[in-house]
Amino acid sequence: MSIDFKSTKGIFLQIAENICHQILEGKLPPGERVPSVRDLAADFEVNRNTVLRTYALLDESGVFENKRGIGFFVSENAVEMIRSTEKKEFFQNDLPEFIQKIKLLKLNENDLSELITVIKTN
Amino acid sequence: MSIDFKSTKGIFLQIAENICHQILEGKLPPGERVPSVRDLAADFEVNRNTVLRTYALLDESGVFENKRGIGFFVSENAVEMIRSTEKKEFFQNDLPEFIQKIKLLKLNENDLSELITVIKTN
Amino acid sequence: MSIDFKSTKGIFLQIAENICHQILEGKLPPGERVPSVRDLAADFEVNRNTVLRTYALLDESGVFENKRGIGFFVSENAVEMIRSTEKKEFFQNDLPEFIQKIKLLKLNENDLSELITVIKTN
Amino acid sequence: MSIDFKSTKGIFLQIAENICHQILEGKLPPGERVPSVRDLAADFEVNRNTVLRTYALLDESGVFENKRGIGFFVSENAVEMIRSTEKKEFFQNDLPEFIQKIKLLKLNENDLSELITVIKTN
DNA sequence: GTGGTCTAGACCACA
DNA sequence: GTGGTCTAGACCACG
Repeated sequence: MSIDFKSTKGIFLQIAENICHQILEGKLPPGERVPSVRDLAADFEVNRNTVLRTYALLDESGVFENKRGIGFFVSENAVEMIRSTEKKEFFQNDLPEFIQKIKLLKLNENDLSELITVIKTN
Repeated sequence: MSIDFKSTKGIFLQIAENICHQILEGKLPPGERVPSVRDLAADFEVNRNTVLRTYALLDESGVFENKRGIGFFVSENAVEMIRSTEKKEFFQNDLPEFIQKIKLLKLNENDLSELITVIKTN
Repeated sequence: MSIDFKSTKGIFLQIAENICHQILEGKLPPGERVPSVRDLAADFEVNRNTVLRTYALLDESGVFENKRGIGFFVSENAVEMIRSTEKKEFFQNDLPEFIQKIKLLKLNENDLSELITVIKTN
Repeated sequence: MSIDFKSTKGIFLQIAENICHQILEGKLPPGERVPSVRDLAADFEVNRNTVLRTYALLDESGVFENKRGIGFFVSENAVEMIRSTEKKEFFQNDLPEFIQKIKLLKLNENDLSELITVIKTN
């Protein structure tokens, strides 16, 4: 997974999502040390400060833990932290927006039932 | 519907949506002259340049028509244009994104059925 | 009130404290616009990014509100936000540390009662 | 007492405090040889350089004595040194800071009396 | 080696 | 004009 430098979404956020996905997929197990800021910056061909910002974000959101002078580690309950955060965002932001769009579109019965089928089968 | 100055969504876009919804609801019928930039800016407590940008956007996308020296008017086929545009965007962009989010969240049965109930009842 | 560039405490934190004190003293009333990032940076003879970091911090802690393209404003409940935050920090961090120090010092009765007198009269 | 790797306080300082407390409690009596850097580092699961830095600090401040080629020993007057140093620091730095914080917080009567109760009962 | 802060300067979208 | 992001490079304390 690589970075889209043209996206409107900040690079540091893309990296954060990237890392969170890796944690959810088990590629970065809880307790494991993550690459140093400098190394990951080199990997992504990105500035050190950008990665640092990502790490600081994940640190204060409880996904990472920071051991002084050693580095960042995936916190033990990282998976739950990510899941709960994403779930909250989904039900508070994404779902309401989605529903409002549906309302404004005034979809007919057919469209609506088709839509639900699509959601169910995915 | 008012404007959220804290949102990440541009204010000129929020105003555009607002106007489109008014057109769809018949408050701004096709052919009608649109409020002046100055008035609308005062209504929304917003900079005139911001409204100007909204009008330029709607003009460019065919929702408005600019009669030189007179002002902006709602184009005759504005309703269809908005509807078709929104529908296309919805099924091409919003829905796929929404479904991917659901996938990534790995919602359980309960969450999913609740989600569908919410969609149906709205 | 000026900045101590030699302090171990980050400059952006010193600026944050400075602003919070101004709010508590009523010099920056709720609803008022704060100086632009650029202006305050010039005032403190500090880099723009440093002030930006301060403002972002105060924004996400609810002391500031950010109106797009216009600037930062003191939020309506800024005073309570600051007070509650400081109080929480005091009782959770400072007070326990202080008590532990007293314990380890094994102060005698005289010292302790004198200490309390000092606290009371201040 | 264990080490908080997330604290902003340097680990070598935390270890120094730990050792001083052991001396005050008599677990490390004056004249006794101090554990080897290697052993202590293993105990605390910490880098040897970190312990080395702690020992250097305690040596410099007179709590330890370094017998060349043998190792570090708790100095004969270590207890008094620690006590006097800590007492001086407490009344010159910690207490004034603590009082200033209370002033800035503008605690009400309830909070203040609760605070004093907590101090007394500890 | 690690993270943390700061600077100077560029570029962007938005009002 | 506003804030927001990113870069490059410096300096620091800590392990």
